[in-house]
Formats: sequence, structure tokens, C-alpha cells
Amino acid sequence: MLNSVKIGGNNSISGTASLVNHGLGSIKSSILKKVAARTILNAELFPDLQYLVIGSGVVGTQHILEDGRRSISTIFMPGDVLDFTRENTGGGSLIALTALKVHLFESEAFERLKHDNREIQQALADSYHKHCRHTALHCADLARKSAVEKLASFIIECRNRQMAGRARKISLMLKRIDIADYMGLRPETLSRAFSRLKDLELISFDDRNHVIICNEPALLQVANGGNLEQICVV
Amino acid sequence: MLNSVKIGGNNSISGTASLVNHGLGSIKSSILKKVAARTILNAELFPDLQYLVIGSGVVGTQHILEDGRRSISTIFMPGDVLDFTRENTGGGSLIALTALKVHLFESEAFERLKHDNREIQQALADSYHKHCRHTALHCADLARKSAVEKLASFIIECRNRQMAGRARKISLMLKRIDIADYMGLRPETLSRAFSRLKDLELISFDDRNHVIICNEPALLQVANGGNLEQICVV
DNA sequence: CGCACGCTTGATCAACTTCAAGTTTTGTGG
DNA sequence: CCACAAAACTTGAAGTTGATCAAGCGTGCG
Repeated sequence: MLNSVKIGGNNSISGTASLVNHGLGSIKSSILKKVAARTILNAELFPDLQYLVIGSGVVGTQHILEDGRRSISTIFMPGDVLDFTRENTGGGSLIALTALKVHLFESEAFERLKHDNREIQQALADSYHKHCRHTALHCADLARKSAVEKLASFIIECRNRQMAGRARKISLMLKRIDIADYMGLRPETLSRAFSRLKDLELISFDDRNHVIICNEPALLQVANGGNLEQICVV
Repeated sequence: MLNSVKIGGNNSISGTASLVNHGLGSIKSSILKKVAARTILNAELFPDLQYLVIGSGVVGTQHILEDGRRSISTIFMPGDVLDFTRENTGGGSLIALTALKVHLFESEAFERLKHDNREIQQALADSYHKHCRHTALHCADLARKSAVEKLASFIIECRNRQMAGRARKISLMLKRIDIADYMGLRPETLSRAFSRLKDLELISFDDRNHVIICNEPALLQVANGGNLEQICVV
């Protein structure tokens, strides 16, 4: 499956069609850095930075309204690429939602390489398109779904993006407040949604940050707006 | 401002940094087609289609939940590019929200051209990034804003994307039901939000589909989550 | 130990949805 | 061009959902 040197070596990205696997791994100029949770990722933090590939951890695009309301419009997971050559955030700022390990690629060397290397261009394009898909789905989640449906959808998104395949144990990765801000809910409401899914035996908890999917077909149906009463005869 | 042949000739896209202005205009193989409102745009409709540039009208990415709830995750306006070479919709389908005039670009000739022409690659990349920015902003709109804030935000988005500059008269382009589905509201709630903005004299109506921005600073503040009571001393 | 932080639970309240008319606009055939 | 029907939009009243406010419970750490 893998066809080039892998950077980072975090097994959460193995098997993916990530940028790393396409060509960036062969770049010698990559720098590995650790970033503390809650750090804002911007040009000042990483001078000369053009592209950043996440090795481990999660980054979010955070938006703050005038009165302090916070939302997270998109999240980036291991293997995802952040492109600092353009403003893609729509006015939001990139923030480390967990501690990170990131691979940095410096400007000039990378730009030359990208110019010549069709595989890298392709890998970057793939990454953009994947991001577009995720974001479109996320809009659909936010627009018309109930709290429980949003949470079911989030758990499914986590599983899909962690490349967990059909694994039943899913890492939530984020704190409750960040999941809430991502799904457009308040933490209290999110907590009640967790309880609801647990009571209906669609999920159970391994620990606070790891859920076990107990009834996947039902969870998928709930995520897609199916009728809870019909799905869970309790 | 324009630096190449323009296709379509719709003045709503003049002055933009759209794909058309960058390089696609020089492609001779483009086909102009009219599309009726409510048509689903897919591979069956346009065999061999790779890229589509909107000349006039609006396209939306539509998602339907199991019980029929509908949402529109993203919209495309004149000058925007639809890329049919990949699935970017996150499971949604592209639908003409108004009657359209579109410019189609056929597969093989275009692929060759793109391969050789750096300007076209750049123009496509620009288009993707613009789309990403709009979608991120839209997520922030959906997540935590009230109905009135969402509507204010939609009006501002319309103005910005229509390249209306600081024009006060804005075309809403969409029907109420589509605006509602885009902003995650029911048409009744949207209607009440329109009344609210009108009563507060932030907007007035030219006709049903054209609003006049009466107090732009206030409208911007409302769109960004400012306190209505403080902004509008009524 | 005790404080801080993150999460959960309970009660109340506001906002949005739903349901049910009305009203205006649009489109069509005579 | 008008009449009429259908579609689109608005308005009102009642019902739900999620937000807010307030308190309580663990867990980790100085």
C-alpha cells in the first residue's frame, strides 16, 4: 500500500492515501516539531513555513464571534496537510486542539520540488479535495441535525478519518468543549447526547476519551437522520 | 483588470479573479449550455464533462436525510468552477438552484491543456481555495449563530460573492426555501428574520428578491454576532 | 488536603420548529 | 390581457429542543 518513505512513522496514518505516502516523504528538508496544545499556528510561529503535515494530534480552525461565542469550522487529523501559502480559513485561526507532532516543509526548496514533481502536486490536490469533502459533510451535519444525530455523525467521522476501518473502539481525540464547538453545541448538550447514545446502547465508554461502537448499523442510521424511536426499540 | 478572452460575457463575472479570466477563456472547446432550475448536475447529464464554469445562475450542493430533511452545504455562483473529476460533495448532489448558463469543458482536450498550462492549474487551485474559504465561513455561520445573524451573514456573503463591491442593492438570487436550507433554518424562521432586519431598518426590500442594505456597519456587526439591542437603538 | 479543571446533571427559559391559516406572486390557458 | 390555479411567501399560536444558569462530582496535581 505504501509506496514511499513515510515521515513521522505514526501508525495512525499508515494505509492512508495521505500526502506523506505520495511524495512528501522523500523530501529531506522536513523538520519535525512538537507543538503544545492550544497553540495558535500562524506565520509568526513558523517563519518561512509553507506546508505542514500533521504527524499526530488534531488541529482546528477556530472562529470567535464578537460576544465570545466560539466555533470550530474544520479539523485536521494525522496525515492532513495545512497549506500556509494561502488564507483558507475564512477568517478563522488554526489552533492545536491537542499536543501535536508536525512535519514542516520550508519555502524555497519545497516550492522548487513541487514545481517539478507531479506526484507532489497530485498529493496536495488530493489533500484539498479530501478536506472539501469533509467540510461539505460537516455543513450538512451542522445545518439540520439534532444533538444526538450530530454526535453520532461525529463519532462516525472520527472512525472514518482515523482510518480505523471497522474497528469498534474509537478515540475521540478532542475534549468535550472542542467537540461541542465543532458540532455547534454547548458542552452540556453534548454530554446529554453522549448519555442518550449510551442509554440506547449504541455506544459504550472505554474511558472518557474512547467510545466503543456497540451497534454500528443503528449508529449510522442515527447519524443519517433516521428516527431514533424506530431504530432503537427500547 | 481582465487579461484574457472572457467566455460567457456575463458582466456579473467581470472584474473577478475567476478561472475564466485566468486562462480558460482561451480554450476553444468550451460549450455553452442552458440548464433549467432544479436540474441535478451529474455525469449522466453531461457525458465526458470534466469542468464546468458557471456563467449565470446558482448551483448548490444538496444533502437529503433519511426522513427528508434537506440542507444545502455549499453554493456556487457565476465565475465559480465545478470539478467533476472528483467527488467533492461529501455525498451530496449538485443541483441548479436557478436557471443556469454554464460553460462546459470536455475531457481530453482540457486535460492536455491543463497539463501544459501553468496558468490554468493556478486558476483551478485558486478556485478550490476560494471555495474552501467560503465553506469554512459557512460552517462558522451554521454552528452558533441565531436566525437573524445567519440571515445578515447570508446577505453579506451574497454581496461579497456577487462582486457587488459596496453596492447597496443586493440580489438574493435564491428562493426562500433554498436560503433557508443553506442557512439551516425553516422558511418560516427565515421569513421572520427578514421581517426583523426590515423592522430594525438594517435592510429594505426593492422586490422580494432584492434587498437594499440600509445600515451596512450595523448589518456587518449583526452578522459577526454583535448584540442586536446595542447595535439598533430602536 | 484542597484547589482547579473538566465533565455531568437538574431546572428553567428562549429560540426555533411545527402546524395551520392567510396573502401575495407567478405561471398558464383561454 | 385577464382569470384562475398553483406555488411561494408570510403570519400566528402551540410545542420542542437546546441554551443557560446553577450546582455537584470526579480526577489530577501542587
